[in-house]
Amino acid sequence: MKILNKEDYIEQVSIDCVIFGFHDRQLRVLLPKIRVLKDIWTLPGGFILQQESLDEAALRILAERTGIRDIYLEQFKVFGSLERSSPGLMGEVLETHKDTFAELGMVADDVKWLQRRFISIGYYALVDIHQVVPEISELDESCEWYDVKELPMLAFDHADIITKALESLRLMLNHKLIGFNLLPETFTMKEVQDLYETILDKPFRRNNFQKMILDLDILERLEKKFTGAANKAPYLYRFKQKGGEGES
Amino acid sequence: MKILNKEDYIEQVSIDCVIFGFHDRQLRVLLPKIRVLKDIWTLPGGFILQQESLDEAALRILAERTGIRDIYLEQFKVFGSLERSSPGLMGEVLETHKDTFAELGMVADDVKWLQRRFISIGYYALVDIHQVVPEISELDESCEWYDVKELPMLAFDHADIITKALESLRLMLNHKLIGFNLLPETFTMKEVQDLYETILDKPFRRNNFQKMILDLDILERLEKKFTGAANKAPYLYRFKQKGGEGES
DNA sequence: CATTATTGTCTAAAAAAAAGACAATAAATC
DNA sequence: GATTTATTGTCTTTTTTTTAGACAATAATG
Repeated sequence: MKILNKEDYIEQVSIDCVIFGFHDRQLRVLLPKIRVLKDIWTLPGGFILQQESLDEAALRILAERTGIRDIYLEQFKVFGSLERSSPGLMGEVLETHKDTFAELGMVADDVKWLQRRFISIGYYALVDIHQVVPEISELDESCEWYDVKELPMLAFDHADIITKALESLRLMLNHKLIGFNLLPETFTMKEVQDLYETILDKPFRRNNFQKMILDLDILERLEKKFTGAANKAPYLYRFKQKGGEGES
Repeated sequence: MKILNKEDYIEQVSIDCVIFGFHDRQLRVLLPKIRVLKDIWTLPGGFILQQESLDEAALRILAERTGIRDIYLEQFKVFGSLERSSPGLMGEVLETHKDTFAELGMVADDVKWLQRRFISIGYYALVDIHQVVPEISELDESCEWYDVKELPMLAFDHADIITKALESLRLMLNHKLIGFNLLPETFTMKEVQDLYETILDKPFRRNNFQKMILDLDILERLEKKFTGAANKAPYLYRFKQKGGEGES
């Protein structure tokens, strides 16, 4: 009963996921930490089954490694330089896990393929950080959110993958309305502005930002939100469901 | 002496290239036609050697299939649905080429891997259609330019790949200055406008378009071009080389 | 040398973006 | 309960950008 059966997967191809969340004016990335790699983190990744599409594989990998389901996913780039693979580091991982593999009835040859060159398809996911409760998989010793500006040491070319994911996210933020995937179901205009300012790393004027967003005609205004703060309560908004009630 | 030695390549991964050219207010795609596939065209594609990066592989494939070298290339998407592979069609190709393979000392098992599921990395290339003289490779019976609006019957999901390449090109045209890769070294402003109008499929005002492009500060004006037409001769322009003479 | 078909460039109008201003209001303070 | 404080909601003004209009310049034609 092997976990990883070489025959079940497409060889030399992996998927790596950059999971973005937003909280407290910080754009964060969810990083599970593999038990073996002391003080080195990796992006949640995995392999593609022969009988699943790339998108399906990415969703499955996310669920397996973090417990996250039903989220926004975007394929953004393939990484395939020769230098990106690191047989030495991977060899270390395999060596440390030797006993585990042995228990599963796997011999050295069954995992040797992991040391080959790999091409990796990069996906990024956008999630509501508050709704997500990361599950720590058996492989990992932790699974936590890190500010993109203060990332820990990452293995292979994973730091580069995150950088590219962020570039892609920034570019897309102006084209598609993907930003709202990072917010809870209801939110204030200030929260939207904080999100945009954090991702694009530039300030907006409150009055003009509100006009810009509302002119998109994608939000519906709900009741006010009483925060307990000593000031006027802001309205809550919700992303409009297409085909909803609509105006008469 | 086998042409395709399974061991030399990454399995189940291919690269497909959409080569764009521009002429006569038409955006065109260069399509080699494989000898076997009667009345069905395919994108120039190939496989990735174990010892080359993805970009290197794409450049090599382009050179092998079309003779084109030193051009602008952009990776735009990976295609990996289960339906995209078509063992039947590929089987037909292999069956027809059976004798050729036999001559090369290859037995059925040596090409069987081509019938497996493939993931394909999409690249698009931008070339000056006038500078390029397509070479017809041994595999192909023709290699010609087709208007993207009047494409012939394409195998597998190649029509879809071209559509996605075009979408990506349109999106990037506003961000990067990639459009000029489709023009000759010197060109008139009208040619630039024709290019933009064709790709984006929308008209521009002559006066405003000129201002928009010149304000980018990327073109240098050369001498006038005397076309022989009964009107004012337009200026020629050239894409500024960075680190050139510059203004004092 | 007037005619024709474009090109180069200027100015005016319209639209959009940015900046400024101020009343409204929910809680805290006195 | 009046006053203060920190924001929010929204309106107006200013500035910038985009779009539209206008016309002289010019290379070949007849």
